Amino acid sequence: MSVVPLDVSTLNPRQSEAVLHPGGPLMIVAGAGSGKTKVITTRIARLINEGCPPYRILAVTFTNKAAKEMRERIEHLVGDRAKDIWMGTFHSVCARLLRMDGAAIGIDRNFVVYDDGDQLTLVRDLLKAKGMDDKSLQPRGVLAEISRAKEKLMGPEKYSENASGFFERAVASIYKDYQARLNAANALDFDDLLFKSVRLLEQADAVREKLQEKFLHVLVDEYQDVNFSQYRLADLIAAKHRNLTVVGDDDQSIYGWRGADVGLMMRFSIDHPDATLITLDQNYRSTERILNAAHAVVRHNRSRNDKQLWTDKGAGALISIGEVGTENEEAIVVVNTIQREVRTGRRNYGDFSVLYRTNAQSRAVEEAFLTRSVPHILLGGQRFYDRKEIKDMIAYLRLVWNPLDEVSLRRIINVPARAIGPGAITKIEEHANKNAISLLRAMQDSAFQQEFNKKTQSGLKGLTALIEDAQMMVAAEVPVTKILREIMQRSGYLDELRADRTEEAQSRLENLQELVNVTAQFDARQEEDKSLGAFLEGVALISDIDGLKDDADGVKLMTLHSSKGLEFPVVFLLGLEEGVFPHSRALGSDSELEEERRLCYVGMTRAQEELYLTYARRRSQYGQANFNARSRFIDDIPREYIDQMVGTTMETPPINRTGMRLEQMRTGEYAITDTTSAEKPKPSWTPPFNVGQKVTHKKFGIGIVVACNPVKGDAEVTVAFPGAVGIKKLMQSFAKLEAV
DNA sequence: CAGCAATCTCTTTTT
DNA sequence: GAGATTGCTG
Repeated sequence: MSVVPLDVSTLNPRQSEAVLHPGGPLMIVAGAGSGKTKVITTRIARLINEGCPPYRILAVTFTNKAAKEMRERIEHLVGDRAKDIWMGTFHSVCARLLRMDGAAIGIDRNFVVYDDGDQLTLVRDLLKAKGMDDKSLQPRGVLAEISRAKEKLMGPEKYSENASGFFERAVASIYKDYQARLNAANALDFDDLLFKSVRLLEQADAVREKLQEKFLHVLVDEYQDVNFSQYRLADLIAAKHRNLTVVGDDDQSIYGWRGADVGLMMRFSIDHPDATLITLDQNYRSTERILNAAHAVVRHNRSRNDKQLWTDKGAGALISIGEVGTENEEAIVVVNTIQREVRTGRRNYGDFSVLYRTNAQSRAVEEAFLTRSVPHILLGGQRFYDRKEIKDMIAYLRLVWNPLDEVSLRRIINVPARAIGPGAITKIEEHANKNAISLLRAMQDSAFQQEFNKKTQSGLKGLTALIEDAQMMVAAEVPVTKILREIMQRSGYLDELRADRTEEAQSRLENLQELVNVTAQFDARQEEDKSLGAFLEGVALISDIDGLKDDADGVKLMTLHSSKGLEFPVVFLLGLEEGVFPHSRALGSDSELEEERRLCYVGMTRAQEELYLTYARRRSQYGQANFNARSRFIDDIPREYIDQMVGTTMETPPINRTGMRLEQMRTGEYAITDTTSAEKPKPSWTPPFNVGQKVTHKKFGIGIVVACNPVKGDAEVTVAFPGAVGIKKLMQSFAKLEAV
């Protein structure tokens, strides 16, 4: 394989400084579009060219897709040697470490990874079993708390010691049992992958020394989105050679809700006083106007080190802003704009992307795209592996691989229906507990099987025999596809779907066929490990952004979060409304509002040449009409950068957030043809409060109005209160809210 | 126990 | 508005 000689002449001085940095801790603050991937890949190539063996380099990225791209780019520079670099997400790297050396802290190498659906099922189960099915203990909330504890490297015991108050005590008790259930099931959740890896390095001296010796260079991308356990892990692995390179941008920190802590970026320089700091502030992606507008938005954040990017791309086009009536009109404006540009030959479909705050917003756009035949690629929303039928099949496979996996067993024990109902399950549980055996073992006990009625007996026998046969196939190293086919057939899953002649069943069958294609591809891989375990791990750690092909000629639809790291010639940013973006959940908290603002910055800086921002006066949320004021982010953009979008109305001067008048609902000079929804005349109704206004409630105190809606002669006011109270929907006649 | 209808609830973002 | 969950009937 021919190797291109390393060429640093195309790099700017700061970039080449980062590439050539000899060793020791290095922090690269890389603004949006500043060529950071180029810097990382060139740096790694340089290290390899200078004699560092590829397998002694560890590079951690945020998504598998980023890792794959990076590997390919390095391959161009150094050839096949790139294959041996340890490269992947924190989670995939950890899974690999734990399979390799986890035994040192008692982790079975065949562990399965529980995704958040599995986690949720488990927590729900525990809550029910403990009779704690209270409103105050929502499974999601409990799980988030456990996750936060794990991110801070707090095990159940440590958490329990520090727990105070009703909620924390309850969580402490669930956390303990939750972890016990994971252990019993030979399963790790996402957070465990990190947590246990840190424990492995801390507690197993031999393993730590081996790994610290092994990795000469450690590089971490997207460092602003690292949580404490990830921070600790990177530090531990790099402790010996101290060649730790971290790359991040504090303005693009958007995963605070997942435990990421930008503060750790500051801490890096404290923990590594000798660290070199390099800032990349030349942007190679966007025009001046886009850059300046994005900066104008993010500049409002108080906790932020100011950094203004510059570009030599020139001013570029104005930023288009459009006010529309509803989300359907919004979608139509997008379609019209795209089709006009494509028709005139100025753009291809692949040049466009449509970004939004929440997945639910994609629907209106997708519908419009479908009816108007706009080719598009939707990512996110329901992931392929989150579909019911896929999860069911994966559950079968996981159970076959790991017979202790209780969550999976419970999922499919009666799917398709085989006469094992709630009563039978309770009986099986009791038998399992009494004899200290797993649920599956209990079901296999033929003497015990006699205690059930005929139908249930044959159900039990059928399922256990199927699992046993499949296990033998695994032992015989039969390809995954064949095992999957056997299960789909013999479980009766296929027959049940085929008998159901609905469109839904049809689509489920197609999805299952797609799953078979996935396993077939897996079986055909050239790589080493083709075991069922390896397949299942890939499934657990994959995200759908990983599969995005950027060169496909279709409009890309995704959430703002998914768009991080990507770029597009033209970007539409939808739903710039208070309560949508910024999201209603963020309105009550300054730090969350700052994160929303950064998210807006991320979205805007995805655009290379053109940026469109839209907001709707009326939007259906939770199947109900809401009148949201337009987003504060729009008002942060200097007027001289703004152009009104063709085909929309826009109030001039801008309506302020406190004034929202229904008479603004005129269609404007450009008629918008909305074929999807017939516009109904609006009731003449004046909301008692304006969105964003502060109000006080007798019991809850001061809160911020998120939305007002008419409800037959009364007003339903949604208010965000700080702290544990959260979002409340209140009837004005009853709650007697008062403006502050 | 299975199947269906009514009811309820929750929707931020994802490895 | 969709999904999951609960409740009722066969």
